Amino acid sequence: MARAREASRGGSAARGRKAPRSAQSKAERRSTILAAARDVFAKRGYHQATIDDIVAETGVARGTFYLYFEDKRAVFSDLMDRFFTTLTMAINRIDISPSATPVAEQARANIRAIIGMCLADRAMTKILLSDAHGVDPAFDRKLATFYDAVVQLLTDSLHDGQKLGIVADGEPRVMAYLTIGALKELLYQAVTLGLAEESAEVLTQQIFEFVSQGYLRVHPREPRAKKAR
Amino acid sequence: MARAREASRGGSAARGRKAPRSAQSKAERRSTILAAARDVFAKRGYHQATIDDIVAETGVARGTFYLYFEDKRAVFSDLMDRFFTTLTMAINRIDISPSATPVAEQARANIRAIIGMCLADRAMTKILLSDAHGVDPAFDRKLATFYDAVVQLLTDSLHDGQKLGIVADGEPRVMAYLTIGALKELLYQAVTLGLAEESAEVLTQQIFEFVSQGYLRVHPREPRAKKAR
DNA sequence: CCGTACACTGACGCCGGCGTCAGTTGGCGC
DNA sequence: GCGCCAACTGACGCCGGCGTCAGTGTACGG
Repeated sequence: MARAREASRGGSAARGRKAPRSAQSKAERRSTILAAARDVFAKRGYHQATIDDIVAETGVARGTFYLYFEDKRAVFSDLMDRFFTTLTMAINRIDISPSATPVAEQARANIRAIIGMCLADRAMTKILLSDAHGVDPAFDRKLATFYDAVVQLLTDSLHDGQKLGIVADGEPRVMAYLTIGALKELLYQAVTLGLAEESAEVLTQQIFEFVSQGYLRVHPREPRAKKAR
Repeated sequence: MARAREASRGGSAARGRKAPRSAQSKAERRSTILAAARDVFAKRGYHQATIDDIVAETGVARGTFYLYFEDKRAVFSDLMDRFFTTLTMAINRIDISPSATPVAEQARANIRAIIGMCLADRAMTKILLSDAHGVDPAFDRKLATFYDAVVQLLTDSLHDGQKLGIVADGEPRVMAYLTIGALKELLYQAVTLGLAEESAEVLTQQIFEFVSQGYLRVHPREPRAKKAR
């Protein structure tokens, strides 16, 4: 008999991450696999990663993986969908009604929120910014849709801003591309170089200053020379 | 130009040189394959592309490919190396001696040159900006080295600019990331959306204005009264 | 204490894409 | 015209990674 007591749940699970029989509910096991997959993708990149890598990282057998996911593509897609949702929820459409918080404050809050989410989940951020493109044609479309939505939102806001006179003249869509591009690169470097989470505030400030004033201080162009430092 | 093949065979110098058997010299055939590979990579993406795709596009047999290249990785690397060189040559280090062309002029010329090169070879630009990352660990390193060099060059220039008082205070490296990121995104969109080559001038102007003044025109510089960092 | 069901396992067979190499072609020197 | 050899060809065998499925063992109801 001497059957291991149910205490094995937490205690003797010390033996690796070997899956205790009913220790994990189906949902929990699924999450475990997702987390392992995330780490593998972040470490090796989508194309270099194999199912074997993922199951090894999870600590289950190959067959188990297929009880929870269709294939590598599917885990990846699931991970990215969650991250898209997280990011989307972090962004609030700018409210331009006079009674609302100052527009600049709202814009800054959005930047801050995005940076915060990305620094909080570096693995996903790295995957999004360096591996998500070129996974396969279907996923590429999904990715493009996500970016388009973000760009469109920003473009609309910039357009509104122009009407209010707080955004310079110019093609709003181009400004949106420039902004998103700058943000992506900064985030990628921040995550890759392993910046501390506390840097979020500083980074936000840097980006905000950049879109506010740029950095080149050579013939001030005149009209807005008011603050040329 | 058919007779212009030399050195293809190292040994038998005694033998009279022969003209290429077909219409193409070895060098020309190599170029043909490179061009075909470039188109395939641009259309399908590196990972989706197969050797069979490339030889089909070239119009030669599978074996022929291996007379000119080691493997897919090698063609890709060759293509990218050439493009790196092209881009590198388009950039001139900023000369800050008083007698030189105005710094702003030089900066603008660099931006203009990069945009020009990229619009002139959209296929390579698309590959660089969307497929180059995650090809394999070795190539990733090469790519990182290239970007680091560009970022370093820009960082140095910004640092010089700060000393001259024509670049705002702040971390130059961060400014460099923001700038490169903005440029990359703009180029990617320009190439993907198929902007005409004539747009180069306009795009240059947009980027230049962006780094000069940003676009947000809301309280000029008063640091927000609230909790600063 | 037994029987069943269900989560889990991992060896196995399959397949797409790779790199090779024995064979073919055709230009060129003689 | 003849022979030679570099250039080219494409069928073939190999392999890494995939998805499956017959088998294992444990929890739990009877």
